[in-house]
Amino acid sequence: MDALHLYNTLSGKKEKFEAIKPPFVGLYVCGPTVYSNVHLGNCRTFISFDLINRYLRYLGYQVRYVRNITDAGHLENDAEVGEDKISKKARLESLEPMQIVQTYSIDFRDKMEVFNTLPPDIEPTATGHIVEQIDIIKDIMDKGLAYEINGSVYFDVLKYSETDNYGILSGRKIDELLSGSRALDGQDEKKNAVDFALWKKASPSHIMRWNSPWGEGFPGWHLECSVMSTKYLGESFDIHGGGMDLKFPHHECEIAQNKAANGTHAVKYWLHGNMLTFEGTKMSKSLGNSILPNELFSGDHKLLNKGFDPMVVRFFMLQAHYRSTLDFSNEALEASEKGFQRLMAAFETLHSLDVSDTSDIDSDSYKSLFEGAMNDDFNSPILISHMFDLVKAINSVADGRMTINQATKDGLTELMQHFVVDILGLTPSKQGDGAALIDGLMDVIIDVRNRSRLNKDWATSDAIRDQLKDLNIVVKDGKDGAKWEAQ
RNA sequence: GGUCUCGUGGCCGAGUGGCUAGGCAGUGGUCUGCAAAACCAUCCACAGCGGUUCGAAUCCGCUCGAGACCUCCA
Repeated sequence: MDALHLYNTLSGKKEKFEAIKPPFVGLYVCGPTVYSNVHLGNCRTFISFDLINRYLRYLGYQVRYVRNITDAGHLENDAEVGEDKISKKARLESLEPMQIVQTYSIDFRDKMEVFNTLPPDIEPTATGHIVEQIDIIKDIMDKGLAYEINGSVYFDVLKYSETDNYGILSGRKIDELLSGSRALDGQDEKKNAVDFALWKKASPSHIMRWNSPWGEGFPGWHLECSVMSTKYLGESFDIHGGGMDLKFPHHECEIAQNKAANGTHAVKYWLHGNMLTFEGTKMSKSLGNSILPNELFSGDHKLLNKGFDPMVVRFFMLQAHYRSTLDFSNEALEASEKGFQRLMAAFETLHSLDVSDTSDIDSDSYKSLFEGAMNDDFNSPILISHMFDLVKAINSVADGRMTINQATKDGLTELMQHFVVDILGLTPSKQGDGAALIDGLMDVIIDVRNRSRLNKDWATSDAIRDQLKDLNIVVKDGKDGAKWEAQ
């Protein structure tokens, strides 16, 4: 494709991308609820949108990337007996809620950096926008689309549906929602089961609470994204993304809130990333099949044979299309690891190729293949497959079976820099700080020393021991052989 | 139960109505003191049954199977 097309969940089709106000692009992505460590499935979504953000920038767009942090307002159970996710965790650990928020926000940002995702331009928090949320609630109430009961405010979905289409994004039908809802648990104060909370009254024991015109309480989950996206990107912006599991009800509610408050459907293109699965099932904390990034890096998890470099994990994820589910397994990771190393090795090889006057390779054709793949709804797997064709060509030149001229070499170097580093966000593995590598190196050193001792080559064995000592590594000879220890 | 998505070779994973992605593994080579690595070449597919078509993995129907959402979730 010669122009960027993307799959819009709203229309269910691939559409040509046309920015509302080029060269600017507003990109909003639903971020995490920071009540626990991000797991790998969470990371996948943000890596997917990192790819999208990076490619938009490569195309020359000036992107304003906004990704929120949900630090309040997330109802845990049924609304009636609901408790805020953050405050629940806080009470369990006797911590201040914002302490929880801080701990897991740091973890989140740290993992995003390790996976080499570009930070968002704005990272707003729900608690930082309570005032704006109250304002929009008042606005929606003024328009007659929300009602207050017992200090809580609910969005009137049926009323809204008289003039608008609740379900426009997810394809839900109000009737089906009403009949299918499990309306019995704790039969609540809402007029209809499909109504959702804009503001919840805080029970006496609830520790996260703010003053409002309706008494002390806390905002509903869907509201923050409506508020923060329009605040920072305007009442109409280009792209809104998030995980597939947020499509309903979260994004559906967002649309309704925006439409109710501003009269506009704020978002032009809705993009949804698919789930990371494990043995075919969605990875999620509640199912107990989630893996944390650190566990994957170190290999310290019962389901893992070994650890993997973050860049390998990123590459693994980019080998699948963002709208497809991706199944996680040791085997798949190991395959990606080998492929990643081969790709990066060829990238290195490219720099040192001898040039000729003639060239069997044409960099422009690769460029159009690469761009064509990405233009087709960010198809990174296809992009990578073309890259491996190029890998083959590079190796053939290195092998003397093909030739390349200086201009082509320069063109390919720039092309690979753009697509491997800038767009896919892949950097060479940093194996130097890996404990596994150190262990391996030490084994080699100890082995060499043992052999010199067997040969009674004491000069060598003592030199090794002394030099290690200088590095604060102590070698201890015992009956069962030598051991070492870092001081 | 309702809505929707998907079922591709040993594994992961793209895909267009006809021209057979890619990675890993396997196999055969090159290289190498040996081995490994690296590199080159190559085998294996489209859940099942019908239908549409000159032709379908790609369109339609059914069967079987898997998953997602309908409650918090990236």
